[in-house]
Amino acid sequence: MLQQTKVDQVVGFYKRFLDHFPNVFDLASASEQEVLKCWQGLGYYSRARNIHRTAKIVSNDLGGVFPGSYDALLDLPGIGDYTASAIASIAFGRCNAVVDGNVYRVLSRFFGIEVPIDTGAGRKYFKELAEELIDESDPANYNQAIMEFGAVQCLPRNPNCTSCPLVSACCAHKHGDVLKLPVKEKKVAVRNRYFLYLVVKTEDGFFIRQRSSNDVWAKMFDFPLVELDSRPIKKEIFNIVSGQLNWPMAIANVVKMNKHILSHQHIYAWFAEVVCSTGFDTSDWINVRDIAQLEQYPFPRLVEKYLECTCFLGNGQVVGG
DNA sequence: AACGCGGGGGC
DNA sequence: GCCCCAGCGTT
Repeated sequence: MLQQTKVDQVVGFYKRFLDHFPNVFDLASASEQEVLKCWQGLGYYSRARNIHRTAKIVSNDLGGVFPGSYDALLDLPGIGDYTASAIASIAFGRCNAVVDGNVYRVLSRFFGIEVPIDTGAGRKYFKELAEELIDESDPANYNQAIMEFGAVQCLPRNPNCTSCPLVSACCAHKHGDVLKLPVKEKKVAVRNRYFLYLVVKTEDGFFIRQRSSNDVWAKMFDFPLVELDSRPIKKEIFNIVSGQLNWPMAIANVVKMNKHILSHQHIYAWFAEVVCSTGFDTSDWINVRDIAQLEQYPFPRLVEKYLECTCFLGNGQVVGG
């Protein structure tokens, strides 16, 4: 959970997750959908699928016993260099140095290192430096201390240099380079996407569907969707919707959501609430007849926000046509 | 090596 | 509204 995510954002999810899956066998025997549901809202959902796969391996192949070495941990799904080092050192007392975003920041500033951190050579450089620096007598505390120092003192944009115990020895501070470090080479490419959701309502409820596994929010659930090449105008929305649905229908409402921002995509979303009176072929659609059913399906935050702001649900029953 | 994958916070 | 935060798997 702590991969790419701050502690404050994680704690609530962590407690709920352990509440739901108290041990590795409970996690292993749960369904993937159940695990995703517990992860709902935390983001980077491949982490949920990976920890589920790892639980199955530990439970079924390793007799429920976690590996304690860096190499064995590295073989598990979702566990890379950072996580293998963190578990090996913190949980098993092994001497493996962690290099996370905090470590890159602290080391690059303290030693004034301008090697870019987002290249193979940069990662190797910092990993070797961290391995030189680690306190072999207490690797767990050394690792946690340097990460914590980056998280509370040596902050990305507002570092507390005036109260820093290391300021007199800090290379970056000496040269006025604190905010320039660490150096990154690459920019994130941001893509705009335009989602026109069809919220199809009948006397018998409405429909959701599961997303594919090769796009954002893999295997999570949302509504039937038309993706557009550009921002639609109001008149287009009606034409697009009627082109998609060959049934007698009327657009009851179109809910325009705020821009939904992911680190790599800006999603503009419209939810066209469509009222139909007939049944139809909905092979891959799931007919939701009662909002209580929604509790079993994992939704992305965008859909959660739509469900919160809409009032087409009432009295525990779906309001149909 | 390049790319895709969420969501939150600061200003 | 703009900026920042970055581990892992896949290709």
